[in-house]
Amino acid sequence: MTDLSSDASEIRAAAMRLSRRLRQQRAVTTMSDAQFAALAVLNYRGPHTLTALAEREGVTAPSMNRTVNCLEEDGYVTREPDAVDRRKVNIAITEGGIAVVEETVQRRDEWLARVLAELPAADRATLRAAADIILEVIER
Amino acid sequence: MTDLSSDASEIRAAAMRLSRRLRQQRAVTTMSDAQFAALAVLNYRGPHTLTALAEREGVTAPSMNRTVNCLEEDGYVTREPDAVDRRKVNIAITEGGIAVVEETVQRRDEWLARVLAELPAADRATLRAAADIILEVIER
DNA sequence: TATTGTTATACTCTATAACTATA
DNA sequence: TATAGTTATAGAGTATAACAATA
Repeated sequence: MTDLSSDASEIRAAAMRLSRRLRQQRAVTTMSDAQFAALAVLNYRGPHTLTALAEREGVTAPSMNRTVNCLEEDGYVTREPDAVDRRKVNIAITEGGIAVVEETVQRRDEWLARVLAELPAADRATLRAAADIILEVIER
Repeated sequence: MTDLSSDASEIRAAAMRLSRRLRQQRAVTTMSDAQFAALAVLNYRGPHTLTALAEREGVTAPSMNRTVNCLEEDGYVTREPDAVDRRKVNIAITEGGIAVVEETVQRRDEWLARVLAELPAADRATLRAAADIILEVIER
């Protein structure tokens, strides 16, 4: 039996250390976290306008514009003017971008899967259950 | 019953999203993640030389040097020449730096505690158990 | 007028290469 | 010669302010 703040402290430390280790596993090591994060959004959530992408990532539009410029130069995304509202630009992931996301996710999951394989089944079940709870609580 | 790679994928997503939300909670909002991370190391692990600090954070010495410069300018750390090996410089956290770390940690824990308070006790127990498992597996 | 995207400018984080001081 | 720290330089992420095009 523990109190809320003790739980929070330990859960915070665990989440931040694990995610740090996971972030170190990246497919294209020349790609930054910001670029990969934006690419992943386009991969899993489909095309976005610049403003929508910036809002989802919690950065300003000029900042996201630069990130998208880099991704476009490297051939990972395309810009298409919106047919209806010509102020808008639809940013979409390319085949090359999809490949990078899939390879990176696979690499991260392979590392974690190796760690999980060393654990008792009951511990794996606990981690999986915890992940389900977190994903339900953190909407976004 | 799920397979290892499915577990890994879900656990990865949960850890990265939660830590992302936690990182947004910072006492001094003008302080970057890199600065806070270095400050936290000095707080929890004591003084470090520049090279040791750079290695622990996984960045180059020149990169850490800049980060330390910023922290020093803001009064959060001090540089002291090593008494024995005069090539070395011992970097230590100040009272002001300790206050920032403690306030940030407290802020992050308060945010998470509010989230936890909304959950059934069984879910909280699951999260706590998962955190224990992760902290045991990730030595760092 | 308001919105969308972009450019201009400035500061931080990152790296590699090169330099200084010390061991 | 090797190591610790630093400076020089350059590329990328971040922001705010200002601008053009469109609604």
